[in-house]
Amino acid sequence: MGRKRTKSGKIRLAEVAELAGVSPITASRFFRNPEALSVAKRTRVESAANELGYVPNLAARALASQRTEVIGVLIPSLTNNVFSDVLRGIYDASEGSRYSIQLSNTRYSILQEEKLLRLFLAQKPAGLIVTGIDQTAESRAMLEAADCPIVQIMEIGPNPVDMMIGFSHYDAARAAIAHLFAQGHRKIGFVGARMDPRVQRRLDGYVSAMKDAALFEQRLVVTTATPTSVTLGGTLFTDLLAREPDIDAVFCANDDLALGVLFECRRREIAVPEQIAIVGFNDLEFMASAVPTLTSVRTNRYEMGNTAATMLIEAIDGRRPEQPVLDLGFKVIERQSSSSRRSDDRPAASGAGAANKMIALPSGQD
Amino acid sequence: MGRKRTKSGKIRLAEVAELAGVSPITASRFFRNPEALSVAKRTRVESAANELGYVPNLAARALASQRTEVIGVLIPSLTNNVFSDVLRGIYDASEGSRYSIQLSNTRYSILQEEKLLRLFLAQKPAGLIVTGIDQTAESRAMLEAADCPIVQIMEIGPNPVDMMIGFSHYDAARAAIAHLFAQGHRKIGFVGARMDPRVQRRLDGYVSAMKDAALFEQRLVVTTATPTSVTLGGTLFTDLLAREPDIDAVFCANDDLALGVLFECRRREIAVPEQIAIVGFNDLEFMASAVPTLTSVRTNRYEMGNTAATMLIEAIDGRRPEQPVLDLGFKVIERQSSSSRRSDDRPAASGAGAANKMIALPSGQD
DNA sequence: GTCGTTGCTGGTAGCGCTGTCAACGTTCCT
DNA sequence: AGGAACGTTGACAGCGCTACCAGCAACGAC
Repeated sequence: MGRKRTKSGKIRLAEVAELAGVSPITASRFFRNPEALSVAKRTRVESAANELGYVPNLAARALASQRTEVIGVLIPSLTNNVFSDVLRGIYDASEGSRYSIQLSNTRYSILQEEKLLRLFLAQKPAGLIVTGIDQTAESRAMLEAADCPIVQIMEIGPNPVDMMIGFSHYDAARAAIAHLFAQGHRKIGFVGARMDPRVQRRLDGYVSAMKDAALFEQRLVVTTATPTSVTLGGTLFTDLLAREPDIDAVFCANDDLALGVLFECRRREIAVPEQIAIVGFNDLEFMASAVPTLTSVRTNRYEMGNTAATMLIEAIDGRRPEQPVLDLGFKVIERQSSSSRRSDDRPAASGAGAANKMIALPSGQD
Repeated sequence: MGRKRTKSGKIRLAEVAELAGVSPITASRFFRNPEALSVAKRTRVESAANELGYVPNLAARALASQRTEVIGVLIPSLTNNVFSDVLRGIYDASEGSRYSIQLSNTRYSILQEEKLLRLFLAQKPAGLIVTGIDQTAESRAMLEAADCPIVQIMEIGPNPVDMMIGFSHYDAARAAIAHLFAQGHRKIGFVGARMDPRVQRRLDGYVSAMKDAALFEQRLVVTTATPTSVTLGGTLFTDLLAREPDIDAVFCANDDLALGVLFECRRREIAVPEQIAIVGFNDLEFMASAVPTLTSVRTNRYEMGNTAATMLIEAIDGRRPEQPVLDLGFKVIERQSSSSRRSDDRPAASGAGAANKMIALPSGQD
């Protein structure tokens, strides 16, 4: 006998078509391009599909159409708060669309990234989101040869592969240092961990700002390749103090480190900001709640992920954005930890960070 | 002409087979069950595949074999640190296996979970990881009808659908309260946010422990459905203090809240632990670094995700675990914030949490 | 009335892989 | 030596869907 009904009783497109009294191909069209159908058939297919509870077989669709409805996402860390915000933005944007997210963790290794990219590309994804601009030459070549839209996220730079959304970490760091200068600080240390390309560019921004003011000294910089943590912030700060006991401010490459520095100051009974000012990076939620509240550079992480995925889906559907490179900028959120004129009224008992003074800057101008 | 080579120049299994001098089906077997091949053919196919850079077409494989190599993961949050650790464990375990992870965010909604479950199941996943034990009746029925292995994670309870891995949040909370009792605390407040089922069970554990000691009062409990944050910890603690100014300890349903409480104490110049002790939950990294270091209940999140995925893959491959329900337990990590006999030597300047006293308990005994 | 043009529909032929089963050669047993 | 048992291999026929192109009706232009 032919294939009247599959053994598992699964509803196929053919069953839907039969019930609707149309050919399978017409039923197929209903799901891909309903406008191409006459209104009569459209409603017939729709009700037939609902009645039977039809669910399309994605594997068959992918095989027949030679493309998948998968968006590949390559990020360097699953643990880092920064990426969980970006991810949430991506997932939120993908919801409701017909695309699904395939996530992979490069663990900050561009070799691993290259390997994963090769895997992804082999499955002909509908689109790709990759982190940063520091791919291997091989990865770069694969990306350029890929026949799907691609968004690079987290930072902006020259020569986008396709689309790009992020901000200038260099400018953001310079803005943070400029803020510290404005508060009268001069001997400003830098504390950084992991030292991935983006942290490196924050360091570059710090160095250039310090050099501009003729204040740079290599001894002010303490970094490590170790992954970041709050505890590490304390450790690195301890190293920094041992080298340069008379610093008057610390710029931390991220907020975890900043929190660690704050705790270490407390442990050592160093007054913040009176003796040492602290500035973090990313503006995680807790920064506004710490005592003293901690200055940080706010980055639009959720928006970055969300916009990247939205742009990508638009591009996949043939509507390329007018503006392929998007600078989401940053804001220096000035709080107590770096305020020279500390408010004389005691901090309110709750509702920390009552009135954050903001220094907003689109990257590219500082 | 036949199909000598596909237009895109893609390498198909047929090409590999041709180069290796075997039939396509033999080449296919090489990738699925190499042991079934003679050593000679095995090496021939292997080198042919390498030479051509063959990458299998997953869609075709899924269509022909009627099953996918996708593991569906349903978690309630992408942002919560707790889940990022679990996720990392899952992704790490999936790497190297031939299964890929398909992640979806239920946003703490069991209705959303039901919807996503329906979507997943329609694609015949190889396995499923779901969070918790509080599915809708409909979800439960779907899970039980699913013909793939399933692991419930994050907690353990009666009637597993299939496999289960987690710990007793109820027992963990009781252990935390027992610890506070042992330190001489009596008037212990509870602060909780989001109040998802697991937080609710921590509250239940707290209530039962307090009732056992005839110390329970409803006024000691402050909760909200709002998602958790450090700032919220301060707010809820403020509410608690307003109601019960003479509490001597706070048990926080998670570490973010605990940090918020700590900051609020600092703002109010309440000495921790002398005036008020603080205990958190999950033992995130920063707890050991805070000043004072913060007591917490350590949970094995990475291990939970990692073991769940490992067990699942084993089960998919036909090797069901001898023990389908796994209790990963917890440990009360006693630190300064709840220590009645505070160490008289000043805390070391760095390396916080030098010697954490641990109270380890497999859940189920307290 | 005839001829294009447009809009909608259907037939045919796979997409690349694997399940099933038959067939082959080899080894081992009696 | 004969036969069973095993290990290995290949032919065939789809999996459920869609690309491609042909066909057909309806309509307007001349």
